[in-house]
Amino acid sequence: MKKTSLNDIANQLGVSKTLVSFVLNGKSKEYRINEELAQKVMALAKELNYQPNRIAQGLRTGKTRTIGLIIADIANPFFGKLGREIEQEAAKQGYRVIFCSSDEKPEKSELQIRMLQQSLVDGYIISPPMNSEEQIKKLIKSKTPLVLIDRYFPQIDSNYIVVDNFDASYNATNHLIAKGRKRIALVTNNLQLANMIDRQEGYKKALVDSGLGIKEELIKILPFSHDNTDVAQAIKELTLCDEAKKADAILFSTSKMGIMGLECISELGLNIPGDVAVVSFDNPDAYKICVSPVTAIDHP
Amino acid sequence: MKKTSLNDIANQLGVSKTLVSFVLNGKSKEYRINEELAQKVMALAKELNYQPNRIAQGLRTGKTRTIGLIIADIANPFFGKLGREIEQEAAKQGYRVIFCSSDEKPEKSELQIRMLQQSLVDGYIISPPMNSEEQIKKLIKSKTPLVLIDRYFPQIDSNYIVVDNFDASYNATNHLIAKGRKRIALVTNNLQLANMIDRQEGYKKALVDSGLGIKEELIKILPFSHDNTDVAQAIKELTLCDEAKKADAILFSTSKMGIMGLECISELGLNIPGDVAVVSFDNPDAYKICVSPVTAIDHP
DNA sequence: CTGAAAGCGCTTACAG
DNA sequence: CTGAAAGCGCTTACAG
Repeated sequence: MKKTSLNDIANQLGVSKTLVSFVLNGKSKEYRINEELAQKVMALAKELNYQPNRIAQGLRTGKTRTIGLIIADIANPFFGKLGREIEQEAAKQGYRVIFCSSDEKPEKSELQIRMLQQSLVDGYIISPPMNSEEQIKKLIKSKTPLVLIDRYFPQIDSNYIVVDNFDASYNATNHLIAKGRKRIALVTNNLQLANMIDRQEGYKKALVDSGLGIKEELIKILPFSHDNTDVAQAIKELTLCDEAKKADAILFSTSKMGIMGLECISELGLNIPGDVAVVSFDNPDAYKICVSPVTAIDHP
Repeated sequence: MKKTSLNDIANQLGVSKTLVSFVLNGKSKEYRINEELAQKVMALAKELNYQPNRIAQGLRTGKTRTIGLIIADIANPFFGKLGREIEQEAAKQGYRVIFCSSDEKPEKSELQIRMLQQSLVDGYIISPPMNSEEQIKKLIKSKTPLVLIDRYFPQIDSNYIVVDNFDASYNATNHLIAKGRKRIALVTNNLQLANMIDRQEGYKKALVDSGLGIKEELIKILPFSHDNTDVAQAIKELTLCDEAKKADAILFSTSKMGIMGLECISELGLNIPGDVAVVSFDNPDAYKICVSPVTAIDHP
């Protein structure tokens, strides 16, 4: 019950595997293969349930029709959706995708890049963690197609796809302002990623433009973490205090923080949006203020 | 700037690639390679940043150190977490994983299985959609290692990993009963999957055992869908009716339905758990009544 | 202790 | 129109 190979077909038909290869790759016309012969080859291939060995193909051609995806965490619904779209589009083009979660750790992404290089992926889609500039630069030098997603390094010249974080954040903040909110807080993390910074800047710009002004006590910059104690603490500071210093709206810069935040808010028995309005970036199950733009990525 | 191969190293050192291969695969001892020579090989390999070509290796050995994962939808947080764990464990063992979302469609999973076969994956982890029994049987016949996850087919003899859905559901229902709930509803989907059925049965058993009895009007079996209209409808039926017929608790059989349900409930302005208690299966951001058991899956 | 050689399953010039 | 042959980069009996 071995898998059938090109050779098996060639032998059984008494022709060369060259010919079989041509036929099965749809080059019958190009090489003017005898119509009848071609039919026979196709028939037998079907009968034997021939499946080309992609590994052998890959070795020979240097193309594996595989793309490597490195994101922060596939368990994060934002990246889950992203991964889904990428996988789907890739499948449509006949590509496979190997998923890697870097957990925002540059050590991890470095290993993963190496692993993907060994696997001879045809291209990369990467949401780079902080401090991975060097890895990315190296990768670009290696000439393998690469697109950065959701993040980018301003100082590196590469393809990238991001939402306009500045704009999205600016708009979201303005939205809250338009609703009459006066004390709009920002809860974000301390990752020095261009997209996070843009989100922060958009928020500030909206406050300044509207004349509300930036209030430092309303900006909570928390260490990146999987754990919600910091968020809980921040929420308490923003809501359990003098009436005059309370936040009446909170903008979360990531869906993860948004989810944690919502939990905390409801634990505190606060009403949304009565006590405090909430807007979060890329929250998959609630507001969607920004939609991830995923497009056809990569065909050689 | 080509990638360096075994041959490059061998040539530069004036030795055979056989020897280089032995050294680099840690078989120096086994073949009693000259210690000094071995050192030189290793040094040069490092200097040239040698990366073994896994594709060539794969072709030669028939092992790709790759596993194929087919799940319903990677964007679903439950599967996201699962995928994450699998990826992580696989990486630890030096394996790559190719992700596929079948979207519960057997046509899709069939294509995906074929694709993975062509890629010569070493093993499969599959959460099979309905009506994919045949595909699974075929796969088992092909002798490639396979483990079913989250679902299984009672009539097929295979490895599988599932939570004890019956038990989990039974316990969850009892939990609600213990809290004094009398009219506990079940919102589930119509997928004829063993795990869904088990969840339903567990629920019923608990009701019967406690003497509350099964009330058909409290069981809502909805068509599987990405869309929340059916759930919304069901919620309304369960909550907006005569006091005597209202549900005072709802058990959702999937986290997706649970999330939709929570949205609907809050839209209706109902209070949880005041008006209605809610328990949901594998809800990643709220109650966790069952934890997915993921263990080391597969080393050859 | 080390090397020459075969072969994994393909593709693709080259020749006729 | 079709086939013999080389080669992708590795591993692994086999020989010495």
